[in-house]
Amino acid sequence: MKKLLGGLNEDQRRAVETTEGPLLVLAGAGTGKTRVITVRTAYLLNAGVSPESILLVTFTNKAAREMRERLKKMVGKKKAEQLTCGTFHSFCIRLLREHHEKLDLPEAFGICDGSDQMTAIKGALRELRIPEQQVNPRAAQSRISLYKNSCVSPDQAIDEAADDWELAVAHCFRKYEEHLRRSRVLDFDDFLLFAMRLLTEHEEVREQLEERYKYVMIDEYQDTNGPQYGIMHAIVRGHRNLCVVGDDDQSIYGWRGADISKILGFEKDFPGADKVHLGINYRSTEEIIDAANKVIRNNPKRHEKSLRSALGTGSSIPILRMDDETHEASYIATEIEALVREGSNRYGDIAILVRTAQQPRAFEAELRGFDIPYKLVGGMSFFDRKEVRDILSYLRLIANPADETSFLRIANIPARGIGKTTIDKVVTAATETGTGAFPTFRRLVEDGTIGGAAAKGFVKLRESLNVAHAYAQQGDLVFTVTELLNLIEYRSEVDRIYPDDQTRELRWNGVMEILNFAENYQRKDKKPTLTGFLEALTLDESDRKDKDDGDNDSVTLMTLHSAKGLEFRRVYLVGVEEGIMPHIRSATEGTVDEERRLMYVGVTRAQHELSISYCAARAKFGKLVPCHPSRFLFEMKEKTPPDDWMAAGSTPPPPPPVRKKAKRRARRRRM
DNA sequence: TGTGTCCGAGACGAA
DNA sequence: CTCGGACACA
Repeated sequence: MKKLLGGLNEDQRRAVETTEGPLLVLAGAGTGKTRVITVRTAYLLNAGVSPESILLVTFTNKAAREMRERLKKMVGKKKAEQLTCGTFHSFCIRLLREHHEKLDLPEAFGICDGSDQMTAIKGALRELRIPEQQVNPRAAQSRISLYKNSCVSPDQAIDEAADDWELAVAHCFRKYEEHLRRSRVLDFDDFLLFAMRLLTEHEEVREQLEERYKYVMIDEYQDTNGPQYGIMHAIVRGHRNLCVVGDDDQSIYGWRGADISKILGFEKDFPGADKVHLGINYRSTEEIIDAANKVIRNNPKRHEKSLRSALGTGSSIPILRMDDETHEASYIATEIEALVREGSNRYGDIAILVRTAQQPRAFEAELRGFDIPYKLVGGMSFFDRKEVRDILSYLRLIANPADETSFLRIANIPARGIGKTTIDKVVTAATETGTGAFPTFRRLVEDGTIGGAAAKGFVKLRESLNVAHAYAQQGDLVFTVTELLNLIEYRSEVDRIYPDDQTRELRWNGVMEILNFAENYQRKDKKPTLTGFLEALTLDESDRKDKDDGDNDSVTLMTLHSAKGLEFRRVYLVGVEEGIMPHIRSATEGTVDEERRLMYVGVTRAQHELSISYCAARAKFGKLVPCHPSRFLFEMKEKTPPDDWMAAGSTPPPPPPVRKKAKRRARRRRM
């Protein structure tokens, strides 16, 4: 026990030792949050709590894995493997698979991922004859998700629609839901909603969980949304042994329904809760912490607190004005090249953090130009690649014959002469009769409405997939995938579509990569199933990342959102301009505070050196337009922006808030 | 029906 | 500029 607590500061220790009753741990960036959670878990175990009684909820699967690894070292493999540790989503899925019959769900329900959602929404809009320029599918998707997370039903949404746009989206919502249910799939929001329903409608299940999980811990509590809160609350409301850990200043998922008021109001939700504030930052120099504090204190609604650095002074933070994004990228690439050449940094020490998904473009070009190894985190996922989605759609259809999105997608893959017209006929007929797309397809072929050998052949192919299903049942996934590839002659399809040798190989590699995943999964999982395999791929972003993730020495290029929780010796925070950070949309949506938190997250990723830059102009839609330094930079320097700062015509932004500094203090103290 | 070209809209984040 | 959709053609 002694040993466990050794090395913890007073606050950390208090958080670990407060095991009974509700506890709020406010853990600023870099204050040893993960350490506290793992030690607290180990502490509970050492005190005799059974590992089965502990529920540990993390924000990502990666975090869950790492947590478990750490615990293995502290309490042994056995115990670490017995505790329940995962994201809300994976926890809920497990629950739903176990209790599927209570909710009238098939056991092997499929998962509708983001891109399937988009397909489904576009389909719904088309059925409703709503042109996409009237309702942007993307906007519809996010609104629908918002409805779902606030437990608004389609009918309610229709009733309460305030204008035409909302009405259109609400109808789209209804169609979308019908589509999901018909396809027997759940989207990400559904996991939570169905789990919530399970707990409300089946008291015995709720009691069973409450009985089992006597100690519950939630990490990244600031990112918890309504349904997640409901689920958690249902489990702990009896014993109230709940420990939530988070930082309201790092709440950056409001757009995804995360509800920052939950962490702000924790003490109201759980009267008598203990509160521990971890305020000592072990990650960054004083300059960096100081900058972070100065920015974040401009947010009105937050737990009052500020960070102190345990590291002492370091170097000052340059704020650099660049001509445009190309200049910014080449400047930074040059600097990185020099730093590494002279030995002050390794590539792996360095991260370039961006706000938006298109910013990396310029950097990729320059980094490549300088032969600097880099890895781009986020961006187009492996699973957005056409060939990968093709195969996956087939696999989903094999696992879940009702999956309409997948069925419609593969109907003409490889191209077999089943075009838009045919599909439209099928969809219309299917909607009218309320039958599934494939039965409808078969019926239309049989009664001659759709003719042709192509259609007949496809019916046959579709039926032979049932055979594949049988293999899959036996758990031989590699065999299933291989057979599938043969059956649909996918290799020749790839050869046909990509005449260029290089792309062809690239594409085929994507296909082979799925085989690798399957092989891996099959080897690691005790009871491999196709459904489980697809679930693992869809749910766990980090599983898909190339294995080179860890140790190879390269510069990290990523968005601020994916940087949360990480740290780097040297960080370049780029494109810090009005309209980018804060993002243009935040003004109309009233989310500038969240943008500020994003800035705060970015600044606090840096351990020793932080360099901030903004551009005087930037190419937008192929045209160069002037930009202005972000208000956050003024806040950081405690200056007021000049009156003409954003004035329309004042082309090149007025004063760079400040330039590099000359007075450099003893760089010694930071070890 | 598949393929190619033109056109207009766009623009953040991800389990 | 860069994508996806619409449209025209073979």
